[in-house]
Amino acid sequence: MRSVAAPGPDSQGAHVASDTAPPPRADVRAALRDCRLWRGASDAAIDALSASARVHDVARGSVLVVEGEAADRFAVLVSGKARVYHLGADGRMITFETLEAGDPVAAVAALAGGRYPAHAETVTPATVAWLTREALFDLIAAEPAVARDLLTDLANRVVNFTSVVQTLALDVPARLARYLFQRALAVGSTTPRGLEVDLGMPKSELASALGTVPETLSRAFAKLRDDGLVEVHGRRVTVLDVRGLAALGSGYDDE
Amino acid sequence: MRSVAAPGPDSQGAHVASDTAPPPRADVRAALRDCRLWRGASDAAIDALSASARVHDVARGSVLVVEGEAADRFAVLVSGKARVYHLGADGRMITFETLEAGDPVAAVAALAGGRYPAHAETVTPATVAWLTREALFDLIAAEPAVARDLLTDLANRVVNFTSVVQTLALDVPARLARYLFQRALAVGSTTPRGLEVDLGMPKSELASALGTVPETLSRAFAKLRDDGLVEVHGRRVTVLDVRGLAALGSGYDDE
DNA sequence: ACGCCACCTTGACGCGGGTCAAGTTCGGGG
DNA sequence: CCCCGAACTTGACCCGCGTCAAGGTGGCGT
Repeated sequence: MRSVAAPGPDSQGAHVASDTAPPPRADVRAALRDCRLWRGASDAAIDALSASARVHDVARGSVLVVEGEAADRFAVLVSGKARVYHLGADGRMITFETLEAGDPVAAVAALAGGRYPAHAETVTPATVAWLTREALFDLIAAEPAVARDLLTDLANRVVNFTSVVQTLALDVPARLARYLFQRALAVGSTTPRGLEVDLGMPKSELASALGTVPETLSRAFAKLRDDGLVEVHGRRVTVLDVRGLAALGSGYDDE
Repeated sequence: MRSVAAPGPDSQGAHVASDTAPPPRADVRAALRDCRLWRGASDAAIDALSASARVHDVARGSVLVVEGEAADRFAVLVSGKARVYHLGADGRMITFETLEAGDPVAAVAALAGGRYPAHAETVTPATVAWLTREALFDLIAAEPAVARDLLTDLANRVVNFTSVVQTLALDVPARLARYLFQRALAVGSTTPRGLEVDLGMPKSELASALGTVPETLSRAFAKLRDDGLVEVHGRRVTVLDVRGLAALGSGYDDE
């Protein structure tokens, strides 16, 4: 079952609605309340954040932050999806992160206070709540418990990043295997033939997330298929050999 | 086989100076005082940390933390140097970080609380002060201002990591150019011929830090030399064309 | 002085994977 | 029912770089 939360690219009906008007929006408040950066914050603090937020409804493909610009604000995704990425000199794109409702955008950069280290743009129509870094600092000052939430989030990010760097040292089939293994654990559904997973994105996008291009990803899928590890049907994949997948993704090379 | 330097339950310690009896060592206290993780901590808090620290003098090549083990403690380097690295399936080593006196070891992992995401070992004889993650949490609880120091350090780490990932997308000459450029700004001394930089480590180690092998690094140096950007004399490098170096390191390709 | 050894350099070769260029499949609209 | 375009696949080709194998080069102890 596909969860199409937002309409396709042909939707020009709903966006660019409330830009200047600041009536407290329930969806904004809910998104801020759910944000993991300040899980321990009081409701009053969330209300204050909501009041200071500047909410924008934007179309698919809108640029949220530009790499290199001064990081004086950040955002929380109220609805829609976004992508954090970097463009190499040759124009190739590396996707760092895919963000969903409730996720913070560029919050680390705002904390660090330098410049945005990457680009961010929406990949669906989205609602975005902008906050200033001062608002974040005020929140920390008002409620020191929030600092703990931020610390755990940042520490986890650092750990994840080391894992990303390690993964980049593997070849593409191994990276794909690792991804499929993790995703199978997260959203896999049991079937008589094996674990079935939905990729949740077009393969071209997955290729970018794995740091490669569609052609090579396609060959990697073919290799996993030939090795009897998976079956591929469009963007649904049936995992036939979970432990074989895990072994390949962990960097073994036995065959 | 290497010696394990982490303090286990049975740490008898050939070179253990003060393990059970804690006569306050001045060097330990100074190192903890200088540690950027808690710059804002009071002297009293530092004294408390020093008292709870388990100090070990270890030989070169001692393993400090092992990737995958439970991250229940961390350390501060009192003297010497250490390396944080990962071993790929084929045994290739990627160096994440090179640590010096006053730097924390595995503190992020201790904060995150899962498992160590990488190995760490000394590259010189070193003195290491071990602390428990509880001690860190106690410090944060006692002095909330410390949380701010931790936040900025962690946020900067995340930003650095995105830069590392971006750099890995460049080819080796570009990575080397970027490294030389940064190092020239940091420790370069002006000479009539150009900026002179000391690499500060053997080239084989630099190769690992740049995510490659000595042979390829050597070719990269040859390319920069042939392009007239630098002159190489052992581990001292004279930068002849700073802006050319910066352009190459930023990912341009004009020549 | 000699030789040893660690470090670096250079050449030859193979493999992974990015790029260019055709197909192929699938879904939606006329 | 057919056409068209987007997404995916497959093949051919080339380049960067890791590996293996020889040489330098310089420091240091006997």
